[in-house]
This record gives sequence, C-alpha cells and structure tokens, in this order.
Amino acid sequence: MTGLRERKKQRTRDSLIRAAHELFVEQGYEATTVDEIVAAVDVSQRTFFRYFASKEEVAFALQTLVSERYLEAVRRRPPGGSPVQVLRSTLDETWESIGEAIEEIVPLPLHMQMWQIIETTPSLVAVHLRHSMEMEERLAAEIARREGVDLEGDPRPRVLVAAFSGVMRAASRCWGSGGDTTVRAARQKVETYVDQLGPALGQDWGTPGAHTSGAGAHSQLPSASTPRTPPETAPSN
Amino acid sequence: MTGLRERKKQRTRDSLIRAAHELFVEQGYEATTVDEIVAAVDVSQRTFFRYFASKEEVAFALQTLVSERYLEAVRRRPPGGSPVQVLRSTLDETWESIGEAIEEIVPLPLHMQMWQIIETTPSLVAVHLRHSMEMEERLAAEIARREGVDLEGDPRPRVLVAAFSGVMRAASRCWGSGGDTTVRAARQKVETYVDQLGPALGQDWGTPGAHTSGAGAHSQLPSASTPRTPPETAPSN
DNA sequence: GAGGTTAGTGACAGTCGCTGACAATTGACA
DNA sequence: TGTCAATTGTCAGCGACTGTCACTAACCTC
Repeated sequence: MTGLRERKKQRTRDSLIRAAHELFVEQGYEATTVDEIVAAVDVSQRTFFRYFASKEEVAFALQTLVSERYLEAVRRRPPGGSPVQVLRSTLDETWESIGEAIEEIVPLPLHMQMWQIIETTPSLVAVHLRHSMEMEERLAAEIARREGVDLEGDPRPRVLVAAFSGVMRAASRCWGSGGDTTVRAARQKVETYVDQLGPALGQDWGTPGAHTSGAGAHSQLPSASTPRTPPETAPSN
Repeated sequence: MTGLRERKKQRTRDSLIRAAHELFVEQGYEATTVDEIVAAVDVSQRTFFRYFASKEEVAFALQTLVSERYLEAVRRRPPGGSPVQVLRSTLDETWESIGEAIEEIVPLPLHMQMWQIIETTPSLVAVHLRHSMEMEERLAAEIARREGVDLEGDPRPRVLVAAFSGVMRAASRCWGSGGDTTVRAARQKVETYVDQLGPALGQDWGTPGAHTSGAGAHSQLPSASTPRTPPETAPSN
C-alpha cells in the first residue's frame, strides 16, 4: 500500500535517527556535528534539515513517539476511576507496547542510553522539559474532557497534570542518575514516586526536624488521610 | 567602596540587559540579533559574550535574580510550619522587595512584557523550564535540610517541590496568556492555583462526567479531607 | 512504455550565534 | 609617572540553519 517513495523516505528517516543516536551516545550530543550524522547515512546536510527542523529534533524523535502513544492510550481509556488513577494505570498499560514500537527503529538499550544523554545535556534537558509541558497541556485538556469540567474555568485539570508530570520527571531524573538503567528499574522508580504524591503533601512529615508548631500562615492543604508516612526507605539509586 | 572599573562594568551589564529587553519586546526574541543589541549599547559583540554566555542568558538575567532572592528567603525562614506552607508564605513575603530590585535595572512593566515574550517563544520556554528545574533541585535540598530528612532516601522533598513548582508554572502560564498583566494579577493567580493543589488530588472531583465507580486500579491516593471542591469558578483569564 | 508531473535531493551561498587568539586600551596602585 | 592587570576590540573561523535553484527519480496518464 505504501509506494516506493514513501518507504524510501521512512528508511532515510530511520537511518538518520539511528545514526544520530549512535553518534550522540558514542561521543556526546554537542560534540557530534550534523555533518557527521549525514556522512554516516550518506545524504546531504540539506536533506537532514528537511527531515528534522533542528539537530535537537532528531534526538527527541523517539521521545515524541512515546509521548504520542501514551496520550493516545489515555484517550482510549474507558471512563471510570479518579483522574490520578487514570494517569497512573495508563502508564502500566502502555509500557510494553511502546517498547516494542521503539525496537523497530533502534535497539532498546541504545534508546535508554540516549535518554541518559538527554538528561545530562543541558540544552537537551531544556527542550525535553518544553516537550513535557506541551504534553501536559494536551493531557490536561483530555482530563478536563473526560471529567466533563471546563479547562479554563476550573484549575484542577492543569493542577493535577502539572503535579503528576512534575513527579514523573523527578522520578525519571532519579532513575537516570542511578546505576540500574533497565526498563524495569525505570518503571519501578516511577511507581514509587507517584505513590508518594499523597503523603508528600501532608501537613507534617512527622520526622525529626519537623517542628510541629501550631497553625501556620496561610491556606493549609487538606491533610492526607495517612498523615505521616515514614520514608519507607525507598530504594535509593 | 566600588572602584570605577567595577561601576563601569555594572553599567555596561545593566545597559545590555535593558537594551536587549527593549529590543526583544519591540521586535521579538528571534528577530533580534546580538549585533543589534551591542549596537544599541555601542560595545563589541565579543564584549556581549563576555557578560552573557549566550543570547538566551541576557533574556533571563532578571528571572535569575528573582529565583535567587526567593531561594534566599526560604533559607532565611525560621523553622516551623509544614513544608507547603513555608513555600507558600515565602512567596507572599518576598513579592514586593524583589519587585524593587528589578526596578533598579529595568522598569517593571518592561520586565512583565519580557516575561510574556519568554512564555511565547519556544526556545525561551525551554530554557526557562530548565532553570525552574535547577531551582527545584535546590529548593528540595533546602526543604530536606530544614525538615531533617534525607534527600536521597526520602522522595518527599523532591515530590513536594516538583508538585509545587509545576503548579506555579501552570499558574503563571495562565496569567501570561490573560489580559491583566499586572503584578497583582500574577500574585492572585498563583495563590488561587496553589490553593487548588489539595482538592485536585482528591479521589473524585464530584462533577458531571466523573463516574464514581468503585475501587479503581492501583494505588489510591489518600483522599483529601475536602473530597469534593466545586470549581468555585475561579476567575478565568 | 514514452512523456509529463511532482516530490525529494544535492550543491552553493549566506546569516547568525558563538569562540579562540592576540593586540589595544584603560583603570588600579605603587 | 610608570607598571601591572583587567577589559575591550578586532579578526578569523566553526557549526547550526535557511533560501534558492538545478537535477534526479518515483509516480501518473495516455
């Protein structure tokens, strides 16, 4: 069904992604020039920039794929469950199938290494965060839709998604700086963090150093039903 | 106490910041070249890059000042109150004095316009988010210190700060896209949003469209003590 | 299957952000 | 006033990115 032209395009695109990933992982993002990438695939520099708007974009080709799939999965999810639960279960649900989609372009370990490169390259960190934010906006819109609330009048969709995404990022950052870079470890870390969201917002953490003085200043958040969750000594990196 | 040399440096730096801000606001960030900025101040391009590592950096000179002051204020805050309260009250406490510090370099309205430029320029959004993240890390460390918990073993400091910052960003984005660009409006928006953090994490938002089915999938967050907060029709932009 | 159409590519020139190296200038201090 | 050190200007160059135009190759039609 796809013409020769179409397939050829797909092939060059994938080749560029793969070559770029290998070079980035091997010698770093900044140290790799676009000329080197195109030399590896044997196309002109101009062609590269027809496929990717910037050198950054090729670095995020797979991350984009992941986000897109996750959002799709949230959209497809049948109604029911609290918003937080929806976000979280969809995570569980999609983890594997997304991995398979990536494997069709680059080996998973390479993708994981690229993830680390992103997390340790300031300019890429910046772009990554912007992508996350754009995703947040779309997620918030979806949550608002499925809960039947007004995205503009009611802050809760954006607030929830902002908090959730923030926690997710914190988790993956923590994972990235750790030793175990397997998919399994990443998954575990994210789950641990998300589950701490409730306890962390509690009034008092009930640990040495916390001065449980009386009423504080301004608005107090509603205290969680499990007010003092001991650290549980979450597996550090 | 400051020598002539020192004062001269400070003056060029401030001039560069001011000229850059004016040009950015006038014709956009991307459309403004570094050559134009240095022409306005009449220094060489090389000098510009000795003061600022990049064109982006001059755009964030004031944001950096703000962050630095806020963090300082948190550090100085006496013990007591829950972590969330500390973050929030410090906000109230510092708002004004920071405004005054900015006025010494550029007029406040110009700074506000620059803020809008940042929020609407993709590459600047990216950098801004990275700065926020770096600030998160420092804030988390500070919270961990004052609560006497271990930043590595206990996820709560990072989780709390991540959630808090995420909400702050959502608020200021919302403010930036609205009509009222005064400092007062910004402050109000941030406060509204922060106060919604608790309710948004509740089990069920209790509004049409929310299907209050039984037990959902995985971990359930502790339900907030005010489980269903009606939207309150927060003032939209 | 020849011939026209269109999409995709390569080559080239040019802009802009940014850096290294070295020379010129200027404030600091004896 | 002369010496030293900090700041600045000049110039040459790299790398990311873009516009333009000619060229090739897949597609479509007759």
